[in-house]
Amino acid sequence: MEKKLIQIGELAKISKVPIATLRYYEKRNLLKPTKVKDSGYRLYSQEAEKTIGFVKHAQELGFSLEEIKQLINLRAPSVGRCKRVRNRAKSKLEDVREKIRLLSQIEGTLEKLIKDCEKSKTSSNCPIIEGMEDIND
Amino acid sequence: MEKKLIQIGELAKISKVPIATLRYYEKRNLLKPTKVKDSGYRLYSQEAEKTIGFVKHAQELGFSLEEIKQLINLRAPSVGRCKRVRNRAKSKLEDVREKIRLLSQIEGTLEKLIKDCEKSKTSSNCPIIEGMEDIND
DNA sequence: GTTGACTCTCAACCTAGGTTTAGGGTTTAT
DNA sequence: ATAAACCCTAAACCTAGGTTGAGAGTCAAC
Repeated sequence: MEKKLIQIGELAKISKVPIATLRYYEKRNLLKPTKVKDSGYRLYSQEAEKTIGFVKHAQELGFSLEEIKQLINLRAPSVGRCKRVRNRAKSKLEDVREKIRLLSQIEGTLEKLIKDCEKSKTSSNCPIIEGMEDIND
Repeated sequence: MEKKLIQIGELAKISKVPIATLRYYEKRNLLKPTKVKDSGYRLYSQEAEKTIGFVKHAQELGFSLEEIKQLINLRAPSVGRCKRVRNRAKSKLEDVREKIRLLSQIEGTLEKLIKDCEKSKTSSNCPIIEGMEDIND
């Protein structure tokens, strides 16, 4: 049971996120320090780095901090009572799959674009959007 | 050859985006009207709706307007000269694949979470982030 | 017991991506 | 030729997601 707690500055360094941002995440209820000293100093477990990594990645995938908070809170909700959690998880799963679907469409279009450019170097017809027509609901 | 041009208001209605946003996209070089009357009135082809749909979807996928502009401009660059375009497309393709990889990871975690909740309804161990540990580079 | 590197709160500020407002032309139908 | 419904520009304003700064406390080392 390694339980070494670290200060905010070290967490900031290892997770490559400014200290102010960590405090901001706390205000937004995304990341709570494991412990707070009487002095007010925040102490975090190493785990915190994973949460931060998750937040950063999820942002790149177009989730808002609010959505990310909900994703995080799917874990450790009111113990037991999984039903509500399951429904929220299912709904999020839909969102995620839709994103994957859209990205796959873009992936396909980019692949085609690259191949077309490769064979006919003079091609001025690289229809990136046209290839994405069927993206829309 | 249907070439019916439409006014900004109609485009706004069919694409479900406020007029002001369309003008804003124009300023950001994401969407140019097909034609501009002497009065200053913008006229768009029906195609414009697809571009807007693409922009909106790409935003949900975490692309900035700047990145989206680049994606759009992969089409119709300096005619011929595909080499630079191809390289940019390849780079974007990497980005897209990385996003898909991350989303698939989240998808898997959510699936597992749902399954676990389904079998043991008392389970208080729904590790959404733990399951995403290996997401990080 | 003071110096230096840390930490705290609170408030002001910043950028992206819009939205709203003010003041004024244009088009169509009557 | 005038009303109703469009459209224009320019500029101020707004929200999310931070970032920066001021002023002050804390902690380890000397």
